[in-house]
Order: sequence, then structure tokens, then C-alpha cells
Amino acid sequence: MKAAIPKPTVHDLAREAGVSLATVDRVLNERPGVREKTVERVKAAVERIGYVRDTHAANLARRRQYRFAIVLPEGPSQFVDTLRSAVREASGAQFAERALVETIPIPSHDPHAVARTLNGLNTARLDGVAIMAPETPQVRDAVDRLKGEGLAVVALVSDLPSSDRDFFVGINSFAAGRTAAVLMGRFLRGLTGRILVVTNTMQARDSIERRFGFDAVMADEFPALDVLPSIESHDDPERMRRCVGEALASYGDIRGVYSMGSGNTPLLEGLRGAGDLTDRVVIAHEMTPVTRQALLDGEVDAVITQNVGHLVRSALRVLRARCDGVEIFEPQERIRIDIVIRENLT
Amino acid sequence: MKAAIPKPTVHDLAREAGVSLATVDRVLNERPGVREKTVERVKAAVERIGYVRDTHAANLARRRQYRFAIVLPEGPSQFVDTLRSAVREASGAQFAERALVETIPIPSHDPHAVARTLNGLNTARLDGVAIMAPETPQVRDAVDRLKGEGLAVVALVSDLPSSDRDFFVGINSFAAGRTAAVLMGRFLRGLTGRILVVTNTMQARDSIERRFGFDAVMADEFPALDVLPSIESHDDPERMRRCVGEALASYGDIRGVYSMGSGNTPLLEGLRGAGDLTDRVVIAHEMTPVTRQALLDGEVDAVITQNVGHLVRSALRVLRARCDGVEIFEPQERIRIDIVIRENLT
DNA sequence: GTGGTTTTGATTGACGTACCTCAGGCGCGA
DNA sequence: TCGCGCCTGAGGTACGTCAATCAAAACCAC
Repeated sequence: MKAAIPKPTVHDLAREAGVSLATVDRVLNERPGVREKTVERVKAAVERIGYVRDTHAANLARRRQYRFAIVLPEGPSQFVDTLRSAVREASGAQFAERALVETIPIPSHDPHAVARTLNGLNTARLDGVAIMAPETPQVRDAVDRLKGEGLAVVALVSDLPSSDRDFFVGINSFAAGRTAAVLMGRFLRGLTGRILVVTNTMQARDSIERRFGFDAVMADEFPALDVLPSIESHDDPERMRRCVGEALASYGDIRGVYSMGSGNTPLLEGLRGAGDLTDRVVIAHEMTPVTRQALLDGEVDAVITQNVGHLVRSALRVLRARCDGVEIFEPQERIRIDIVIRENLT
Repeated sequence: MKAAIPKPTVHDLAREAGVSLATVDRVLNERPGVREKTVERVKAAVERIGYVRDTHAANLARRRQYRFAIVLPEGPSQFVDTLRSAVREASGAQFAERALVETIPIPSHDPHAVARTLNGLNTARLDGVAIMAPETPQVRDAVDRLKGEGLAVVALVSDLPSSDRDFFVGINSFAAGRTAAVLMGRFLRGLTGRILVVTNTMQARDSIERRFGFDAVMADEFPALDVLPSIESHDDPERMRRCVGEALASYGDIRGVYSMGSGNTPLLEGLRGAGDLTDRVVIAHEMTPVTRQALLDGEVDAVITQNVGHLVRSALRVLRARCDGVEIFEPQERIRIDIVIRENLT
């Protein structure tokens, strides 16, 4: 075949450093029993010949298997569904790379049940966990316990900053809210009126933060627009439809609608019931089949989202890195806030 | 350590199928000399025990080394600079994964020189090439020659559809132009006036396509805005400054500026010279240090871009897949059109 | 059956690294 | 000088796969 430039191996390294393979091995794996001077000699040789450990061969020899769990809320969320399918898709590829990924459902709204599930995880058969759960003291304690048992833990989508989690994979909700506000304000340039804000529950950290970021920008930059208090549907589609209808009926000047969380289907139904939807600027979060179709139909003007594929792959990369004790390459793991309009819908 | 669920190996597979390792190997690697019935038996066993080939071990045994070249235009382009540094960054990681990546500069504007460089590539020491070059007959022929020599070839950033290239990694320029237009039109809601369009050269395929997409949307959806003919700087910063200044002076009602290509620095200088920049909506392409700073300063309102890190990683993944004769997982390689405003600048 | 062809099995040695054992080297203090 | 640490070297086996060889077995037609 073709001539290949051979990449330096431990053998080359041993020769270059003038030591034996065993010593090279001891240095590379930071095993004891090597004089400081010899360590330096080997490290210098690494630099000189540009040795890079072949992690795949290493994992092979080490018989390394990664066992990861991804904990996702159950219940009827379009967003979680897309996340779940991203996990399913990723786990196929991961399996070929010596990682087993299992998805663990948790009851959505009961902090104790969440904590119970987390505490029930068999830490002996796991190397790392990615958790999407609202931050509560119970969850925080459960995470700390998992960390205490030596697992790698990343918070997914929604951060658990008070806990010991190794990393947060997701977007900054304040910035997401600010982004939504800028688009809302600019799309309504020159207009005066009210903005309807809806969400599933303002208990959720995300909603609070998004709302906070949204309000800050609206107050600062678009004072002509009046942002109404949040309407909460509490997982009740009927309630969402009703409240939206009522709000539209009682205020004549609702120019825009900001949907901070799930419940986009009943929201859109409610809006449709109140006449021409294309008149108002509608901005929603999370790309799902519903929001995608609404974008295509012109019912939603912009979607603020995060790429679920990246989310999952990033979480798994971070877990791996943590297990290997390797540095995390942060820029690659930073999830971007995606703005999607009809024209850049891929 | 921890108990690991062992993943099935070829040995397990051989036992399960009731054949020898040699036969399993022949089936897995599609080598001849196995009866159809036996092939089926092995494949059934694969399904039954869920065998997945360990790609890393396979590559190790295969002694596979990938040698890729990334061909980028030289010359003072901020975008190419960011691309180049993304390549540098990626090649570190790639090296650990048995791929050598070298960057090859080509003279920007001479199709013959480009073709000469491509034809001068030592195909014997390369497995694949990613090429960013304007589409010309010479380049097309050179690409076809590379393909003929058995290399994998992907077009990067700018497509070479008339050639034999395996894949295009980049964004749809029409859609990018349409996206810019929607933002421009909506940010200027209710206003009447003119839009200035600037680029380096309208010779470039990207510029033509972006302009096309931009115009289509502007004419369709925002007829109150009048889009002026493109100003071309032809790589001359001074000319860009001058032309922009002149245009602003001769028309009093320029509401927005659309920068389709490079030359953002002199463009911004020209705009600054003509008074309050924040009055006008400025939309530019490609995230670079200049556009980033301009976003932060409020001089640019939105940047339409593509993530260079993804671009490079995607190109390399595709090259690998092509070399291995493996299917490309398209959704992962589809580069998104990113809309960046100050608020979602990560 | 025979002879010839096709299929299969058994075995071996890589690939680059990890991890283990065992033996021998050194210096140092007693 | 001896003994006792501590360092180091030599060598081996393993990881899961590829690739090659050679011999044995199965198949086929006549």
C-alpha cells in the first residue's frame, strides 16, 4: 500500500530516552519507583520525538469499559423526547467505542422520587452519570453522594451549581432569555403593546432564569413593550389553551408571545383560536417537531434552542474525560444558543 | 476495580456461530471463500449476541494511518485564519487518533496556480484532501484527477458540485443569504429606504448565491426596502472604505448594510466615518475577531456564520469514513447556519 | 471411489499499550 | 564488607482485531 509515516511508540520513546520499556511505562502511568532524574529524561524524550499515547491501544490493553447512565425526566415532553432519541442514536456509536450508555427515567415533579432514583443507582456498575433534573436539596445530596462514590457526574440541560457535579453541559438560561428578548424587541421595532409570556411552571430554574434575562433586556432596550406576568400551565394543556385565549381576549394589544418552556402545542392552539397568528411575533424555546412545523408554517417566528445531538455527545465526552482524568477541552463542550428561523432551518 | 459487563468479541461470536475464528474473520471483513450458508450463520450470531466490532482494536491491528491534507487559500482573510487555527487545533486531537493532517496553502485568485498546487500533491502519501477553492474548470479537473488516484475528496466551505468530490462540508449559501435578508427586513420593520450590499468580489460563487438568496427574500417580503447593487472591494481595503463612504454620502436613506464576504474591517471603518453606526442595521458573514468585537460594540447587529470547528471536524470525519468505505451519517455532517447576535455570543 | 475444488479450522504473529514478575544494579549506612 | 533499600531492565502475557499460512475437511462431478 501507501508509505505511512510511523508514529512514535513507547519503543521509540524508550530508545530515545535510553531507558527500558518498563521504565517508560512507569513514567507514563505515573507509577512509583522511578528517580526524578529519570522521569525528567523520559519526559524530555517525549517532547523531543513528539510521542503521543495511543489512547485506543491503551484502553484496549486496560480493558477499559465505560458504563454511563443518562437520567432523564419521564412524562410527555417533546424536548425530552428529542433528547432521548439523541441518546439512543449516540449510544450506538458509543458502544463501538467501548462505552455502554443506558437511559434512566425519573418522575418529573417529585424531588424525593428523583433523589430516590439517583440514590438507587448501582454505583458499583457505573462510571458516570449525566443528570437532567431540577435543582433541589435532595438532588444535590444525591449528586454529592454519587460523586463521593467516585462517579463522574455532569448536569445536563439544567445546571446543579450547588452540587459537586463535575461539569454542566447546556446553555446559559439568562443569555437564552436575553436572546429571545432582543429578537422580540427588534422584530416589533417601533411598536407599542404587550408581550405574553407562557411557561409550564415558574418553579423550574430555567424558566426563572430565562424570564429574568428576558425582562432585563426588554426593560432596558424596549421600554415601549410591556411584558405581562407569566402564565403557567402546570402540565395542563387545557389550562394553557384557556389562559392564552383569555389573555388575548382581555388585552387588545398583545404584540408578541414568548414561550419559555414546554406546552407549545396547546399554546399554538390557543393562539390559533384567537385569529390571525401571523400578526404576532411568537418566540419559543427548544426545537421539536412541533416548533419546527410551526416555524415552517410561519406560526412561530424564531426558536431559541440547543442542539440535542451536541448536548448528548458533549456530555458523554466529558464523562469519558473525567473517568480518564483528562483535561476537558472547554470550547468544544460549550453548547451554543441556537437561533432558528424558517430560513436557517436545516 | 468495578465489575464490567464484557462486550462480546470475535471469540464469543465464533463459539456462538459454531465456526472458527478464521471464518468469523472472513465473514466480518467480507473476504471470499465462505459459503453463503455459513455467512448467514455468522451474521445471525452477530445479531443474537449483539456483537459490535471494536473499531479501535481493528484500526490498531490494521495499522491504519490516515494522511489528510487541507487545502486553504492563503492571503489576508480573517475567516481563513480562524479556519486555519481550527485545523491546527483539530490536528492535535487527530494525531492521537492515527491521522496526520497537514495544511496546504494555495494562491487565492489564480485558478491555474490552484490547479497546479492540487496537481502537485503527492497522492502516494495521502489518503484524502479537503479543498476550499473557488470552482473553476481547472480545479474541477484537478479534483477529478485526485479522485482518480483513489483519494477521498471533500469540498470545504464552497462546493465544487461539477466535480467528482465525495462530499460538501459547508452551508447552503442561498439559505445563508435568505437568513440575512429576513433578519435585515425584520430588524428594519416598518421602515423605507435602501440597503447597501458589499463584498470582496462577485466572482465568488458564495457571494453570488448569498446575494441571490438575499434579493429573493427582500423582494418578496420586504418591498419597502431597496437593495443597491453590490459594491466590490477586490481585496483593496482603501477602495472598500472609499466606496462605502461615497455610497453613504450619495444616498441619504441607507437603513442597512449587508456584508457578504470579507473586508469587514475597512467596511466598518467606512461606516464609522459616516456618523452614527448604531442607527443602521449591519449584518455580516463569518465570525472572526473583527465581527465578534463589532457585535460586542453594537456596530454589527447580527453575524451569519458557520462553526469552523465543526467544519473541520466534519471534513475529517467524512474523509475517514470515505477511506474506510463506511456510510456517512449525514445529519451529523450538516453544518448549520448560525445566527449570532450579541446576546448569544458564547 | 477418485481427483479436484471449495470451504473451513487451527495457529501464529503482529498492532501499541498496560501491567506483572523477577533479577540485578546502585548507593548507603552500619 | 555486608545487607538493605530503592531503581531499573528484561521479558512475558494480555487486550480485540487483522491477516496470513497450511492443513484438514467437505463438497462436487464423473
